[in-house]
Amino acid sequence: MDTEAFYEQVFEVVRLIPRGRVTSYGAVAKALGAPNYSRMVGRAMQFAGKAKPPVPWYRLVNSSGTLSARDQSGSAHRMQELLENEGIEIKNDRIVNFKKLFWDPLIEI
DNA sequence: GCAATGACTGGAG
DNA sequence: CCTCCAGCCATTG
Repeated sequence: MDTEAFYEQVFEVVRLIPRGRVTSYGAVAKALGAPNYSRMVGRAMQFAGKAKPPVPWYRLVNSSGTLSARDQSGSAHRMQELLENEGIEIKNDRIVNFKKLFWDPLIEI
């Protein structure tokens, strides 16, 4: 498969994330059968902003539940607001209770 | 084609 | 919990 198709697969999985839940780059990559493609998942997110239909990119965090993502402004503050709007608490750029809010795509796919 | 880069990860100190 | 490091791979100069 080419990289473009991989990005589409990433968007597909991200769109499956339930409201108020989050997942990690590695988890998505692994769900697509490419455990070493975590960085490519992040690269795909650069296209998420202009993808149609839009993908909830802000529900993707790193393996520690940290808001490693950034919006066009270069900060993760907007991401935090979006997450809090869904009932997720953020403390020091980390998702509170991340272990329980974590959604494993492998369970759904 | 090689070297650097990055929305990552897991292990070691 | 934090930092550093090696492994990872598409993209860019």
